[in-house]
Formats: sequence, C-alpha cells, structure tokens
Amino acid sequence: MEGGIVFETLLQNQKFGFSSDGFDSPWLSNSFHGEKMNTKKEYNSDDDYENCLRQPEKKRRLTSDQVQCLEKCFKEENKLEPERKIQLAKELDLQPRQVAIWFQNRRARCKTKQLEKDYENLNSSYDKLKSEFDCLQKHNDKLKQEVQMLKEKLNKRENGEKDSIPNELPSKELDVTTQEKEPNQVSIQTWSNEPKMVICKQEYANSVSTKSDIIDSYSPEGNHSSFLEPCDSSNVFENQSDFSQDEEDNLTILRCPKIEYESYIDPNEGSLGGYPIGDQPFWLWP
DNA sequence: GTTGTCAGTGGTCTTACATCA
DNA sequence: CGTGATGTAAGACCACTGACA
Repeated sequence: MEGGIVFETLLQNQKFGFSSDGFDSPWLSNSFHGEKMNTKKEYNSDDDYENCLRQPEKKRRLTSDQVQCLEKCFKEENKLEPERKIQLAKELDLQPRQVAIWFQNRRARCKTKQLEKDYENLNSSYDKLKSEFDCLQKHNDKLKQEVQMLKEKLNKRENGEKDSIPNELPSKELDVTTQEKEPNQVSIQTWSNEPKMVICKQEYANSVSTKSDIIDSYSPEGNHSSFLEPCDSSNVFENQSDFSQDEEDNLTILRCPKIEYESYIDPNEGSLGGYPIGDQPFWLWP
C-alpha cells in the first residue's frame, strides 16, 4: 500500500464527510449519505425525493444501471484498486464505501456459487466412481465364484488320481517328462511319482489361494476374462527362480496340463502383454 | 414465508510510519 | 548517523449476520 493512495483515500473520505478510517456511523456514511448521493431521477417527484431524505431508515437498492456497471467492472477484475473504486464511485454517484461493499458482497456471492458448482461436480464424480466400483465388485464376485468352482474341480480330480495311482502305471504325461530327464532324474521321477504330484499340487493350490493367476485367465465356459486379460500364469514362476527351465516345464505338465498349457506364456520373455513381471495388476483383487 | 441484496460488525492481515535501543 | 526491532494506525478483506424490498 502506498502512502499516496492512503492520502488520496483520506481526501475522498473527508470530501464525503467520512471519518478518517472510512467507517463512520452507518447513517452518516452509508444509508443517509448514500441516498443523498443517488440522483433525483429515481424518484417520481420532488416530494418523494424530499420524503426519502427524511427517512434515513430505508435501505435503497442500487439502480439497474449502477448494478450493470458494477457487474461489468467485476467481470474485468473482482477486486478493486483504491483509485478505481473512487473513480467508479464518482461515475455511479455512490460512496466509495458502497462500491467497496458491493464488491465484497459480489465476491461472496461468486464464492457461494462456485462452491455450489464444485459440490455438484464432486457429487457427479462420486456417482460415476461408485457405479464403476459396483461394476468391479460384481465382476470380482463372479471371478471368485469361478475360482471356487475350479478349486473344487481340481480337488475332485486330485482325489480321483490319488486313488488310482498306486496300482496304475505312470500317466502318459509323466512318461513324457521322464523320458526327457537325465537317468538319475528319471529314477527320482519314477520313484517319487506320487509325492511329486502331491508337492506340485500343493504348490498349485498355494498359487491359487494367493494370487490365483492361473485361474484368472481361465474360464470353464471358455470365456477368458477380458477384464483380467493381462493376467496369466506367468506369476506362478515368480517364486521359482531356483528351478531350471526343464524343471519348470516338467512341473508345468504335472501341475495342470490342460489349463496351464492354455494360459502359459514363456516367463523368460520378461514382460507379459505389456505388463512387466512382478508389475501385474494384482490390484484387481481385493 | 422465502429469497436476494445491501450494509454493519468483528477479526485478521498487510503496509507505512514512528520510536527506540 | 545508520540500522534492525517493535508498536501503532489505517486500509482492505472476509465471514457472519441483520434489515429490507
């Protein structure tokens, strides 16, 4: 604030009969003098005008012309420089204080409207997000059901195989894997056929219960989830870095031949469908 | 009775100026 | 005498509120 401006304001206040701080008694500085400053043309007759002067109580509205001009200035700048305020007051036959107060109230109204607008925007954003969330929730429930169903299928299948394995020859799949192994591994595979199956299945069960990535991309109806498209079984290998590629291949066969082959993508590629390994959309699960 | 507008009041912040160590 | 710290007055602004058309 510059001293010159202060001085100018003081001069104006003195000119209009203000006290030095510009906050004189209401009737002196505002209502009463304000009416005096209004032009005579607003009154129907001289008598009305005189009556009005004798009735300082009445609060007078600004004329439409005055409001229009003030609005125009407000659009240009919603805060008044002291010089502009005085100039405007002169132009409109108002007290500088009236102009200041009008701007104050106008800013308050503007703020209120802006708040209302913001509230509406937030409300609509909330509604939109909520509907999206509900949608995701339903999808999530559906996928959970699928997981449950597949778990049950798997259990049934495991039980069936367990019952039959002791008196049966190794499965075709196992034959294939053993043929590809080194001699000592073959003996181990053959010897540990059942235990290995159990281990692998447990592992598979763990992967289902934790991340369920294999199941994610599989639907019993053949409908692979488009929503979880980027997910695949590659995460099964996340904690298997100790395995050699051969072991991984064999375990894959033993684990869940059909399902696994359908959704298997070489983990050595490093990224899957644009998602780097370890950076896949697990957030989709609650 | 409700609503919009004008204006008063009290509090806070900034700036300019005066005073003092 | 110059300088930084401090106090004070004035103006502007805002939130809240009452009065009035």
